[in-house]
Amino acid sequence: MSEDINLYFITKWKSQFKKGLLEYIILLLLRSKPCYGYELISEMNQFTSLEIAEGTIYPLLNRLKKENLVSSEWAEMDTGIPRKYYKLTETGTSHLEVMKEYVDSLNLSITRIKESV
Amino acid sequence: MSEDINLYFITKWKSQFKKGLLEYIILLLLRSKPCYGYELISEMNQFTSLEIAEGTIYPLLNRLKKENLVSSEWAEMDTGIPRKYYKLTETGTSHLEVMKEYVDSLNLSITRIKESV
DNA sequence: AAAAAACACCTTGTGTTACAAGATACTTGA
DNA sequence: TCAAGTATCTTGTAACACAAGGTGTTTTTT
Repeated sequence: MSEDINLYFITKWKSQFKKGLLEYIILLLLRSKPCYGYELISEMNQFTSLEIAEGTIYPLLNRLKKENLVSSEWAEMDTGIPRKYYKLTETGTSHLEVMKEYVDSLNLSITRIKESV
Repeated sequence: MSEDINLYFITKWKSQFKKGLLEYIILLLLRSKPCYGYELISEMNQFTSLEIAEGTIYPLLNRLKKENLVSSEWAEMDTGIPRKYYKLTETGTSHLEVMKEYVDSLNLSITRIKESV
């Protein structure tokens, strides 16, 4: 309960912790419906305690697209700025399945460690 | 169920996924008892599906020490090579608590996303 | 007794990623 | 009119996991 928390350390750690995790969560979000980048940022804020910067999401989506896990399509809006919608490909779905198993098994391990104390 | 999994992608992702996570798990492991580096590697292999390289753990432990989350002490063995034992400090304990809350809340969020599909 | 494997520590260089900070451009509301 | 919101993108930086290398000791195998 001491209050000597090094916020700089925590901030740095949180940033590191997101690496890989964001990729997983984005794919999970896209499983339910196609989304555009800006939308994913607000979904993220709504569903999780995670914040994701714009400078993070757009390169991330490009990586996923280059790896063929998602596909994208421009959507002209009646009004407003055009949106680039991303959706999960079949490849993305099967990769997500592998990732899900990995995450689930890790969660089990961590639970076991926490209980072993 | 397709078998067109890009193992290179998965390997890369797993490596990224460990960032921050390893720090958390190491602190979790040290909560139960002091450990030396080489021991933590085998505990990791035993308790989790994670592999942690030597080139990862030693710099990691040094970072934790520099941040004052752990302290270290050389232990001369009756037989065998001297070991450097690490143990959680009070600062480490309170930081671990903050990290635990973050991880737990993220887990809840992910569960919610998975269920919302 | 010699060789190999395991124990136990460490460092350097590389690749990947999150993010701050910036840019662009359209739309809405004060 | 002018700020704030929507929506995209890029560049440069800091941090970390890991391969690959190193040192030296102890134990096991041949």
